[in-house]
Amino acid sequence: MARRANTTTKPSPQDLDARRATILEAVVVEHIKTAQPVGSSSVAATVDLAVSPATVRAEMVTLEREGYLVQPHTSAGRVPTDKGYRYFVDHLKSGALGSAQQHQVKEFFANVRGEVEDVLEQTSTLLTQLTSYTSVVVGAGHSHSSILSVQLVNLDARHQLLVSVFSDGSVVKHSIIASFDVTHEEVAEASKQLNALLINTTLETRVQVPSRSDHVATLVREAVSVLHAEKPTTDGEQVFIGGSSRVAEVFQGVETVRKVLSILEQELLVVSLVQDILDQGLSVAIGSENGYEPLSACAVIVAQVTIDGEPAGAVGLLGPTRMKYREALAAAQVVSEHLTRRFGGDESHA
Amino acid sequence: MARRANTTTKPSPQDLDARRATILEAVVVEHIKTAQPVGSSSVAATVDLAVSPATVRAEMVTLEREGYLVQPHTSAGRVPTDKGYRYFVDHLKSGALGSAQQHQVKEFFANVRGEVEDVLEQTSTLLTQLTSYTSVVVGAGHSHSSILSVQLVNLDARHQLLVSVFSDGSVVKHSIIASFDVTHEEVAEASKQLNALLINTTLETRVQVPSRSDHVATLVREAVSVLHAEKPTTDGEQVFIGGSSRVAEVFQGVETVRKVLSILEQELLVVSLVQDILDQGLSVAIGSENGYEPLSACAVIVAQVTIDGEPAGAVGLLGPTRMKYREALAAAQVVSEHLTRRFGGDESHA
DNA sequence: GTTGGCAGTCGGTAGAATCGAGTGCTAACA
DNA sequence: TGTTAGCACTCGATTCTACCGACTGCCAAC
Repeated sequence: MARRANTTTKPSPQDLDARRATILEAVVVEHIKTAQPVGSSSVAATVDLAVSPATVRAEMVTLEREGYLVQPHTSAGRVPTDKGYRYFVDHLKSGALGSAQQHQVKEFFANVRGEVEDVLEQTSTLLTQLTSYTSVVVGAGHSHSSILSVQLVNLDARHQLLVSVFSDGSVVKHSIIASFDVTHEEVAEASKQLNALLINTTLETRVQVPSRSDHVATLVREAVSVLHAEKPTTDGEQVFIGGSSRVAEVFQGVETVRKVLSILEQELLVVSLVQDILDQGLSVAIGSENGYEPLSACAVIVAQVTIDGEPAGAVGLLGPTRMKYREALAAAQVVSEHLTRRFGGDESHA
Repeated sequence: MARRANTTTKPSPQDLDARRATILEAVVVEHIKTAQPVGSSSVAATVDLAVSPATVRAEMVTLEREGYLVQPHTSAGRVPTDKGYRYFVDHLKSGALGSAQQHQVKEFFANVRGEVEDVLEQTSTLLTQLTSYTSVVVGAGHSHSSILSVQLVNLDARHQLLVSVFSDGSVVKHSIIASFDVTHEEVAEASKQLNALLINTTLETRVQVPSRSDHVATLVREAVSVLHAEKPTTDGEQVFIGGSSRVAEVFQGVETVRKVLSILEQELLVVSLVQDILDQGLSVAIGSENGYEPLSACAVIVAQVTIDGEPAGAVGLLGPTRMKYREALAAAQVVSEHLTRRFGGDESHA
C-alpha cells in the first residue's frame, strides 16, 4: 500500500528525463541538507552521472525553465520550487524509520495508557520527538457514533447537566438551565425518557420529542435540542498539536514563525487543512498546495487513521518545504498505522 | 481592593527619593514605549522636574549603582533592570481599561455561552485580543468537588466506561478493561453500588470497597481505583493558552521565541508557574522572579479567580519585561473579576 | 546642589574594496 | 549532436574604514 509516497492526480507526473530527474533529486537532497542554494559542481560531485558541471548546468537551465528550480539571484546556485519538491516527493521511494525510532514507537505504544484523548495527545508529542517537526493529531468527531447512554444530573434546582456517552467511547456534557425549579424525581424521569428516546440513535437521527408542556417534557425537549445543536462546532473533532516551538527552530524569520503559529492557533482551520489535503488524495501538501498563503513556506504531511476501514482521524506533520520528507513520511505512516491498529479492528485498546 | 498593584513582601519597597523615583519611572515608561535605551536628555524633556540632563545623569548613576538601571554599553542610554520594573510596578497606580476594551469585555461576557471549558477557552482569546500578549487561563481542578453521580457504561463485554459528574459541573471519564465478560445486569448493579459508595464523597475521601471476588465487586473495585488514581495528573486542572503567536510578535530573537514556546507547551509547567506566582503573593512576576530561566525575558501577570471566596483558577498574561503593565494588569483584573462574578457567588452562569 | 561645557566611548551606518561561488556563453572536441 | 573546458561576468557576502551621533562622565563655574 505504501510502496511509494501517495501521489497526486493533478500535476500528472510527467516523468522527467532520467538524468534531469537525478539532478533534480540531487539538488533537492542537498538543499534539504544545507538550506543553501546548490550549484552545478556540487551536484556533479554528489551524483554518479559522470558528467561535468557544465552539463549539469545546461540541464539545470532546462529544469529552471520548466519550473522545478529557481535561482534566488544570478550567480547563486538553484533552489527547488514547490513543483520541484513535488516531483521529488512523488518519486520518493518510501523508506523505513530508523531502528532507534522504530523502537521508540513500539515502546510508546506498548506503554501508553489512559483515555483516547490522552493517547492522542501523547502521540502528538511522540511524533514531534521522532521528527523535530510540529505535529498535529486529529481525532474524529462522533457524529456517526450511536448514543449508548444519556443521563441528566441535577447540579441544583435550576441547573442540569446532560451527560452523553457515545459508542466510540466519547463523553459529552451539556449544561441546561431550567426556567423552573426541577426536582430530583423530575430529573430522574427525564433521564429515563431521554434514554428511551436517544439510545442507539446518532446525532443525525431526528427524534420525536414529547410536545407536552410539563416539567419533564420540557427538560427532555431542552436536552435533545442542546445535544443535537452540537453539530455546528467541529462536530466533536479533537485536535492535538505537539511541538509548536519547533516552528521557531525550523523557520528563521520571526514573521514566518508568527504567521504559522497563528494558523496553528485556529483549531478549526487546522482540521480543515488536514481534511483538504486528504480530500485531494494527497499525503503531502507542499507550499502553496495547502491553500493557505501564510503556510506557503511549509509542507504538511498527513496520514489517515482508520477504524474498521472508516476514516477516523489523522496524524500530520508540519515543517518547512525543505523538510526531511522520507523520514517524516515514514514517521507519520508508522504512527498512523499504530493508531489504526490500536483503535481499529481489533479489541486490544488498553 | 485594587487601589494599587498587589505588591511584594520580599524586596521591601524601600522608597526611592522622590526625584529618583520620577526619573526611574520616566525611563521605564520611555523604554516600554520605544524598546530603546533611554538617555538623560530624553528623560529631562519628558519629565516636569525642571532639571537639566546633567542632573538627571547624576541620578541615573545612583540608580544604576543601586541596581534599578543598566547601560547596555558605555555611551548608551539606560534600560531598566528587573528590579527597576519591579519598583515601577509596585508603585503603579492601577489604571482602568480603555472604554472600548471595557465594552469589549462586557460584550463578551454578555454573549458567551456553552460549557465552562468553552468559556475559559474563549476567555483566553479575549485576553489576548485585549492586550496583544499571550494569555493563560487556568481552570481549577475538581479534587475538592464532591461527586454527584457516577455511571458505568458498557462499551462492549470487556470494556466499560466510568463517567463521573462532579458538583462543579465537570465530567470525567475513565476506561475500564475487564478481565472477564461483563453483562449489562452486572454493569447496572456495579453502577448502583458505585453511586451508593461515592456520591457526596470527594476524590480525597477514602471509601470502603467490597472485598468479594465476584464480577460486580471486581468492577466496583476497579472503578474506584481508577477514579482515585486521577490525582497524579494535574488533578484535573485545565489550561487554555491563547495567542501563542504573540510570542513571536513580542520577542525579536528566534531563540527566545523558541524557549518561551517550549515552556508554554508544557501545561503542567504553566500551571505551576502561575501557582508559584500566586503563592508568593504576587500579581506580577518580572524576569527572573518567575523562576524559569527560559522566561527571564518575560513578565507574567496573574489574577486569581475565586468561587465562593475559594481560589478556583487564574488568568494570566505573558509578555516581555517591557510590557504595558498598567493595561495588562487592568485587563487581567477585569477579566478575572468577570469570571469570578460568573462562576462565583451568584447563580447566573449560563 | 545644579548646570553648561567638553572630551571620550562606542554602536550603527554608509561606502569602497575584495572575495568567491556560481553562472551563461562560446568554441573546441568526440 | 551532445559534452566539455575555459572564461568573462554577476552579484551576494564579508571586511574595512571612516564617520556620525547619541550618550556618558567629569569638571569647573555658578
